[in-house]
Amino acid sequence: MRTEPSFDIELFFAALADRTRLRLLNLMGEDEVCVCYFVEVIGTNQPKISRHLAYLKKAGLVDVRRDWKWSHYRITKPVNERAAKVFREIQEWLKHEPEMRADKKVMANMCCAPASLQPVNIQGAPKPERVSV
Amino acid sequence: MRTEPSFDIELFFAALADRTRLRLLNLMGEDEVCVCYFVEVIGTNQPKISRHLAYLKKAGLVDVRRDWKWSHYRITKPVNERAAKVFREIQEWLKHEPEMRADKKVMANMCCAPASLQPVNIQGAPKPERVSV
DNA sequence: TCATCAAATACGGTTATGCGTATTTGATTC
DNA sequence: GAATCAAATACGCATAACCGTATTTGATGA
Repeated sequence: MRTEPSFDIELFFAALADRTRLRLLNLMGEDEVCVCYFVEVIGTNQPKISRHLAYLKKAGLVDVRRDWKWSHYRITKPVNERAAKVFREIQEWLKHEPEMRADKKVMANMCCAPASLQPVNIQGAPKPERVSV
Repeated sequence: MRTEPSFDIELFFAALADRTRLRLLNLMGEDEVCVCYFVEVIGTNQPKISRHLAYLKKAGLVDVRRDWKWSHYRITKPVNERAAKVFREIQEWLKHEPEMRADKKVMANMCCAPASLQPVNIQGAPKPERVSV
């Protein structure tokens, strides 16, 4: 027999009910992104980003990989099959929102800029692999 | 040119981040449902239901029609096209959750029972048109 | 061992959410 | 006009969310 793994629906939607977290999810897209990029693109302090990422993690939407000084976050498929389908649709939706597109563009520009023009905090930091806008 | 009507994404997800509200949405399904049924099926006090319905209304997910003593709520398609698509998927998702199915069954039984066996507060109240489980 | 650095957590304060109880609204009927 | 009845709102309280600032963590290299 097939049993759905347990999944907190309320927590899932609560995780999506915040603009900063939506922006973080959108910035990740299919990629792994370093925390320091989030801080620069969202344009806020580092603890705020860290807290929101922790929230997303608690809700089972992202995973983290630590590598030397840096933490890299990426989206994970929700364990619940129907939640996963809904989540994919939400990602598509976000991609088309103006603010989200603008964020992607800012991150792409930041990545591709020469180090001398990059914010101090991302100089030397590992870049996201794909930076498509 | 085509412009998307304004839509509060955060409010949309916040409205979904509560079990009572999810249960209300599921009970409505495609139908119009009287408030007094919600009170009985959810099994709580009337003001609580009323407040949650008001929240859903504020988020643009339901509309209300007043008829004599009774208020009837029904789901409305979100004005944002992508939100509407996501929302349809969510409705499908809910239909398959055990608690949601149980609620539907309780409501169906309540509707079809002889008046003498119905809770006092729904005796004489207008029934939902379709009570499919 | 000590300094460094990105990321995480602690702290304190403000605002929002959810709840039960009590009251008000508003349309109807006697 | 007073009573009725479903639904909505007001009130007071407890808890959770979010924020900025300050501090701690934990791995690294001097």
